[in-house]
Amino acid sequence: MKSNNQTTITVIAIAIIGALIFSMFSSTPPAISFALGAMLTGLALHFMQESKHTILDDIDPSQSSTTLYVGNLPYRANESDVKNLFAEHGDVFAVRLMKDKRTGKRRGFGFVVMNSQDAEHAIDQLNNQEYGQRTLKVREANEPKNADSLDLE
DNA sequence: GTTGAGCGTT
Repeated sequence: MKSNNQTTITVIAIAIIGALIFSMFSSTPPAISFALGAMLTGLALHFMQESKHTILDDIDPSQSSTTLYVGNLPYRANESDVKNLFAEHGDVFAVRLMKDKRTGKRRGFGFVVMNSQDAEHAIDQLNNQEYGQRTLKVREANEPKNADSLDLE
Protein backbone atom coordinates (compact mmCIF):
# COMPACT_ATOMS: atom_id res chain seq x y z
CA MET A 1 0.00 0.00 0.00
CA LYS A 2 2.93 2.29 0.54
CA SER A 3 4.48 1.86 -2.90
CA ASN A 4 5.82 5.05 -4.41
CA ASN A 5 5.43 6.09 -8.03
CA GLN A 6 8.59 4.44 -9.24
CA THR A 7 7.78 1.02 -7.85
CA THR A 8 4.22 1.34 -9.10
CA ILE A 9 5.42 2.04 -12.64
CA THR A 10 7.88 -0.83 -12.37
CA VAL A 11 5.15 -3.20 -11.26
CA ILE A 12 2.89 -2.14 -14.13
CA ALA A 13 5.71 -2.52 -16.65
CA ILE A 14 6.61 -5.99 -15.45
CA ALA A 15 2.93 -6.88 -15.31
CA ILE A 16 2.55 -5.92 -18.97
CA ILE A 17 5.60 -7.96 -19.94
CA GLY A 18 4.28 -10.89 -17.96
CA ALA A 19 0.93 -10.48 -19.65
CA LEU A 20 2.55 -10.56 -23.10
CA ILE A 21 4.48 -13.71 -22.24
CA PHE A 22 1.35 -15.26 -20.80
CA SER A 23 -0.52 -14.43 -24.00
CA MET A 24 2.04 -16.21 -26.17
CA PHE A 25 1.49 -19.54 -24.43
CA SER A 26 -2.25 -19.32 -24.13
CA SER A 27 -4.90 -20.46 -26.55
CA THR A 28 -7.59 -18.21 -25.15
CA PRO A 29 -8.44 -14.90 -26.80
CA PRO A 30 -5.56 -12.42 -26.56
CA ALA A 31 -7.49 -9.84 -24.57
CA ILE A 32 -8.46 -12.31 -21.86
CA SER A 33 -5.00 -13.83 -21.76
CA PHE A 34 -3.46 -10.42 -21.45
CA ALA A 35 -5.77 -9.45 -18.62
CA LEU A 36 -5.19 -12.70 -16.78
CA GLY A 37 -1.44 -12.43 -17.21
CA ALA A 38 -1.43 -8.89 -15.94
CA MET A 39 -3.48 -9.83 -12.92
CA LEU A 40 -1.36 -12.85 -12.04
CA THR A 41 1.92 -11.02 -12.51
CA GLY A 42 0.69 -8.03 -10.55
CA LEU A 43 -0.54 -10.22 -7.74
CA ALA A 44 2.74 -12.12 -7.59
CA LEU A 45 4.77 -8.91 -7.41
CA HIS A 46 2.39 -7.51 -4.84
CA PHE A 47 2.84 -10.45 -2.48
CA MET A 48 6.58 -10.42 -3.01
CA GLN A 49 6.70 -6.85 -1.78
CA GLU A 50 4.32 -7.62 1.06
CA SER A 51 6.55 -10.38 2.38
CA LYS A 52 9.51 -8.06 2.07
CA HIS A 53 7.79 -5.46 4.20
CA THR A 54 6.74 -8.09 6.71
CA ILE A 55 10.31 -9.28 7.17
CA LEU A 56 11.61 -5.76 7.58
CA ASP A 57 8.88 -4.85 10.03
CA ASP A 58 9.74 -7.81 12.22
CA ILE A 59 13.10 -6.28 12.97
CA ASP A 60 12.33 -4.13 15.97
CA PRO A 61 15.46 -2.90 17.76
CA SER A 62 13.50 -1.83 20.81
CA GLN A 63 12.46 -5.42 21.47
CA SER A 64 15.72 -7.29 21.03
CA SER A 65 16.33 -9.43 24.06
CA THR A 66 19.51 -10.37 25.89
CA THR A 67 19.94 -13.29 28.28
CA LEU A 68 21.76 -12.48 31.49
CA TYR A 69 23.49 -14.89 33.82
CA VAL A 70 22.82 -14.17 37.46
CA GLY A 71 24.97 -15.90 40.03
CA ASN A 72 25.43 -15.90 43.80
CA LEU A 73 21.74 -15.54 44.41
CA PRO A 74 20.44 -16.21 47.90
CA TYR A 75 18.73 -19.58 48.09
CA ARG A 76 15.59 -18.05 49.46
CA ALA A 77 15.14 -15.79 46.45
CA ASN A 78 12.44 -16.90 44.06
CA GLU A 79 11.81 -15.95 40.46
CA SER A 80 9.44 -13.21 41.47
CA ASP A 81 12.09 -11.51 43.59
CA VAL A 82 14.67 -11.64 40.83
CA LYS A 83 12.20 -10.39 38.30
CA ASN A 84 11.25 -7.45 40.47
CA LEU A 85 14.88 -6.67 41.08
CA PHE A 86 15.78 -6.56 37.41
CA ALA A 87 12.53 -4.87 36.48
CA GLU A 88 13.81 -1.76 38.23
CA HIS A 89 16.44 -1.42 35.53
CA GLY A 90 14.52 -2.40 32.41
CA ASP A 91 11.92 -4.59 30.78
CA VAL A 92 12.20 -8.18 31.99
CA PHE A 93 10.83 -10.75 29.57
CA ALA A 94 11.60 -13.97 31.44
CA VAL A 95 13.32 -15.29 34.56
CA ARG A 96 14.56 -18.83 35.09
CA LEU A 97 16.14 -19.89 38.34
CA MET A 98 17.93 -23.18 37.97
CA LYS A 99 17.06 -25.86 40.48
CA ASP A 100 18.19 -29.37 41.10
CA LYS A 101 16.26 -31.77 38.90
CA ARG A 102 15.76 -34.32 41.66
CA THR A 103 15.14 -32.32 44.78
CA GLY A 104 13.89 -29.15 43.10
CA LYS A 105 15.99 -27.03 45.42
CA ARG A 106 17.40 -23.84 44.04
CA ARG A 107 21.02 -23.83 43.02
CA GLY A 108 21.66 -20.14 43.56
CA PHE A 109 21.87 -18.98 40.00
CA GLY A 110 19.63 -18.36 37.07
CA PHE A 111 18.97 -16.46 33.89
CA VAL A 112 17.15 -13.26 33.14
CA VAL A 113 15.96 -12.33 29.67
CA MET A 114 15.43 -8.65 29.22
CA ASN A 115 15.64 -5.74 26.81
CA SER A 116 19.08 -5.57 25.22
CA GLN A 117 19.58 -1.89 25.88
CA ASP A 118 18.50 -2.22 29.49
CA ALA A 119 20.60 -5.34 29.90
CA GLU A 120 23.89 -3.48 29.73
CA HIS A 121 22.69 -0.98 32.28
CA ALA A 122 21.34 -3.74 34.47
CA ILE A 123 24.75 -5.40 34.45
CA ASP A 124 26.44 -2.18 35.55
CA GLN A 125 23.81 -1.50 38.16
CA LEU A 126 23.30 -4.96 39.61
CA ASN A 127 26.66 -6.66 39.24
CA ASN A 128 28.50 -6.81 42.56
CA GLN A 129 25.47 -5.34 44.24
CA GLU A 130 24.28 -6.47 47.64
CA TYR A 131 21.10 -8.49 47.52
CA GLY A 132 19.92 -10.64 50.37
CA GLN A 133 23.31 -10.45 52.12
CA ARG A 134 24.97 -11.75 48.97
CA THR A 135 27.00 -10.07 46.27
CA LEU A 136 25.24 -10.55 42.98
CA LYS A 137 27.08 -11.63 39.88
CA VAL A 138 25.46 -10.41 36.71
CA ARG A 139 26.89 -10.99 33.28
CA GLU A 140 25.78 -11.73 29.79
CA ALA A 141 24.93 -15.41 29.45
CA ASN A 142 27.23 -17.75 27.55
CA GLU A 143 25.34 -20.05 25.21
CA PRO A 144 23.02 -17.44 23.76
CA LYS A 145 19.96 -18.94 22.21
CA ASN A 146 19.16 -15.48 21.00
CA ALA A 147 22.03 -14.19 18.93
CA ASP A 148 21.21 -10.60 19.66
CA SER A 149 24.45 -9.23 21.07
CA LEU A 150 25.99 -9.33 17.66
CA ASP A 151 26.16 -5.56 17.60
CA LEU A 152 29.24 -5.73 19.80
CA GLU A 153 31.39 -7.27 17.11
C1' DG B 1 15.84 -27.16 57.99
C1' DT B 2 22.00 -27.93 55.62
C1' DT B 3 25.59 -25.57 50.99
C1' DG B 4 28.23 -21.20 47.99
C1' DA B 5 31.43 -21.93 42.61
C1' DG B 6 29.10 -21.94 38.81
C1' DC B 7 26.34 -20.83 32.60
C1' DG B 8 19.96 -23.81 31.73
C1' DT B 9 15.46 -25.54 29.87
C1' DT B 10 11.15 -27.08 26.45
